[in-house]
Amino acid sequence: MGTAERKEREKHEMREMILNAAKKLFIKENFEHVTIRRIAEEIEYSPATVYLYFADKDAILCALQEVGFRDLFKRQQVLSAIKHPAEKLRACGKIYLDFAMENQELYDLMFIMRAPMKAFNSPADWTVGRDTYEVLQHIVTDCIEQGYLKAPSPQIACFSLWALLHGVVSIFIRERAPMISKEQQGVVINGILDFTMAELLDR
Amino acid sequence: MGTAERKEREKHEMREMILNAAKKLFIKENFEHVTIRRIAEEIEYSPATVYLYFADKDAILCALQEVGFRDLFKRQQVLSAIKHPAEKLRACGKIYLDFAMENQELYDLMFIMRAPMKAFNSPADWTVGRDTYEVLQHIVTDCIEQGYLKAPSPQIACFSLWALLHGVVSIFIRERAPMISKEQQGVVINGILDFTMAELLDR
DNA sequence: TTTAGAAACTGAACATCGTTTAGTATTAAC
DNA sequence: GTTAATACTAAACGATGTTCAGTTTCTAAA
Repeated sequence: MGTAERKEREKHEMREMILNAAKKLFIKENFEHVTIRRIAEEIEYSPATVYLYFADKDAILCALQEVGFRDLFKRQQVLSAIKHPAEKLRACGKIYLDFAMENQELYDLMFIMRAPMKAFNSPADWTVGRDTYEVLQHIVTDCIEQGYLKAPSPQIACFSLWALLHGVVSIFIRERAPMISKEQQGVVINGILDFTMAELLDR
Repeated sequence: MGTAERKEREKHEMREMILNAAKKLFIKENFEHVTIRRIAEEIEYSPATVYLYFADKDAILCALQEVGFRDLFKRQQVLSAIKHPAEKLRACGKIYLDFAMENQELYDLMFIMRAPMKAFNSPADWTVGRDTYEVLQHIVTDCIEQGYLKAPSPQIACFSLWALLHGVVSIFIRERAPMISKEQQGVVINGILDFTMAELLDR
């Protein structure tokens, strides 16, 4: 009989419901308003029920990170259509920047917030972004091998590039750029992408 | 009579006591353990007394930011001894990186945490880091004017450089680099500084 | 020196949070 | 139909930021 399978499916669906409710609250409210009680209200269950499907709040945020990384990884798939490594690198950066600015709350959860990381014993256990990072790594390596990029090591070049992109968007998301208005942010981001690519490539 | 002046001085001293207690808790405990009750306990007053000197917790964190920025600005003063713009730029980056990694909790408060920013109505009101940013701006401008750095505008170059440095340290501080162990962080930081300066300067 | 009023301070409470537990419904298997 | 497991929840716990009524301390004029 398929009752065990049904139970399994129902359990999975309930976890999805919780995650969707959390994501919904995340997007349309401030992060501080994403509480267990509000999530429970959203799915029309009691707060205690949430704890039957997730160990604690951090586990929910951690699971929501995965949703974000899957979304980013999906966006990266269009890169396979681009052949030229230098163009590919620029497009990869553009995808990252667009994702961050269009999903600021989710990006914050993925790359800035402390809470979801508490679900891990060691930082080394946080492998959820590995796939997306490897995409960048391959492109940078190709750029170096084909002579479009000069760097002491692919690792340093790759990490530097990521750090630059993350730096830009996290300064905006956490509102540390008073000299740049919200309206200017888009043109500054494009300017930085242009500047960086010009500096790095085709020398 | 000097009683009004004394009152003023005592008020100021009390604020300093509160800030020192907050800073102490910040350094030696996790941020989550920095509570009004713990601060009050530290200075041997009741929690309610704290609110006679600061509007709320965010105001305390905001004031603590200023302490951090003054510390960073003080470190930047040694730069005036360096004459060569390119060397000066590298030293400025090194100072920033060292400050961040040696005062991670304070850096977090200054550049990452949301809470202290709530004391402002608009992001444009956050001018506390202006002095330290202007130091970098002047150096970058000098580098461009004297031909050591090619950039479409000093603004873009300056912001890019800051974003890169902030990106690196914030990835480490918020534990988003599972591929790099704590022991490796120092060499990676130096590697990035080398790589960046080699790319940007002396072309 | 006395005393009224201001200033400094606090105990106790409020609302809210994440989380736990004891107990109640619902369901599944024999 | 009975029983055991499963799903669920009301109520509470401890901790948080914050407020307020009330007490103590101090100051300045009488």
